Amino acid sequence: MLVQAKQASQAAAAMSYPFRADTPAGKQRGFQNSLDLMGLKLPFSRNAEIYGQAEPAEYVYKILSGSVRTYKLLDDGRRQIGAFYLPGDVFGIESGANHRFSAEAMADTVVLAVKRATLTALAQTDAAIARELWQITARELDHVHDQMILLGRSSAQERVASFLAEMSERSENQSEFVLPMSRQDIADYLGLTIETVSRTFSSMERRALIELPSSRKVRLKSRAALRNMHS
Amino acid sequence: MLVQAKQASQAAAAMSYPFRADTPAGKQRGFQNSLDLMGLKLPFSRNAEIYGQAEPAEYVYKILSGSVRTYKLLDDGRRQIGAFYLPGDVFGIESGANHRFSAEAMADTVVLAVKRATLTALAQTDAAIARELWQITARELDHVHDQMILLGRSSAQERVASFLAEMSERSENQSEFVLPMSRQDIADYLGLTIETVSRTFSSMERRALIELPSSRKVRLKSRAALRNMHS
DNA sequence: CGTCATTTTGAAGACTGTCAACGCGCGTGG
DNA sequence: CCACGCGCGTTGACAGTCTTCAAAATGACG
Repeated sequence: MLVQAKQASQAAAAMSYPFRADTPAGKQRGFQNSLDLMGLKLPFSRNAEIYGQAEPAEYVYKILSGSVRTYKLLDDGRRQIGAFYLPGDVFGIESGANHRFSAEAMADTVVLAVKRATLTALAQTDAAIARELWQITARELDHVHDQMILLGRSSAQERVASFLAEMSERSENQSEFVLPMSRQDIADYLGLTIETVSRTFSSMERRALIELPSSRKVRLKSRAALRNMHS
Repeated sequence: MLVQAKQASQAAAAMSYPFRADTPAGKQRGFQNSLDLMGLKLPFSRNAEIYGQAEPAEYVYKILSGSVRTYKLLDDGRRQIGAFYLPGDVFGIESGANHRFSAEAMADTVVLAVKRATLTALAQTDAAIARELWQITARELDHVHDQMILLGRSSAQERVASFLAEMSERSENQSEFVLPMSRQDIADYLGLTIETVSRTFSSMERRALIELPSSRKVRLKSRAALRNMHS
């Protein structure tokens, strides 16, 4: 069941992170132009559920401010995060009837929610919309494909380096940015434990690859060196 | 560059494995019906490259007989297999210009190759085709999403159990089937080493979960027990 | 200034990887 | 027809990376 009703009435002091909307995962301006006006603005507070795994996929979402994680849970509590979404990113698109992941706000977040039925109806007559829907799914697929090498064939160092590179590319200031997610989120994204993530950050700081003015703020001292650490 | 020309002239004694076409990844009958006639039959011999990573995606393929693996390589030789494709499955669809994986025949294989341009042109006017293309990509995404938990959060036992369950579901005889891929392929699919895969198979056989009449032939003795081992 | 969540650090252990040798099946050639 | 060679798979011993369990440190907030 959607939790929006509960959230919609909350006054959310949406906290926005300085990430660009035109990131690889966020280049959906055509989509934006044609559909922004149809959406419903919904606020979610930190850690609120936007939708749950296996729920009917009624809406497609676009982040206006804040950030979102999608994830799957195993019975014993193990969690795999599928992706992090930042302002401008679209998420929640499914071609099947139900969501395959759960989605939660990582910070107070405002999303634009568009009825899925509206989109599929439009796609019936407008090939551009149809292509747009396909493109968004294909972009997700590309990203997840990259993530597969990370999860299947990379060391902890490589995973963290790759993660930092990704966040760097998605942020306005490529060499200094604030992470919207916790260490636990990063660990569950990279298939590591929180301790290993923390140790790897510390190790990189000792080797002067990065600086950590605070646990959430990262300064990259050598982006070239970072890049050499993954793939 | 496509290697088809080289392959097309080969007389390929296409070896077909007893897998159903209507597997989760292969339910593309609408697609089949509308497009089968447009395709070009191409034979590839065992281990032949069908296309390479980063090559322009000129064709979309459908397997008539045989089997195919797609994969990415790292500079140092590490390999991650993205998927295995069996008769009836469609692969090679990209929304971008280039392939993101390489594709190789695992056995002598015959595919139906359809010009990508033809499809996208059709999709311009036919919403059903457009939806079909989207669906195929979305199904791939679903599969890869499941693979993420496997690679990020599962033990070797769980990975192999999950793999066997998947192959079982895709085969005609759910409790006895022939694997079209080598141990190395399985390892690179599951993010393990060949030794760990082999040891896990042996361990499962000792515990009477499976029988291995030959290294490629698997007989599941307790599908329920297998299912309990993953997720 | 105290409390609680989060992060970091430490020590020990487990699982998987690495390196190495052996076995098996099969095709080729003597 | 049998021996040999080769690719592939299995098994063993050991090592290493990451996890687990535990405790201390840091930081946000009332």
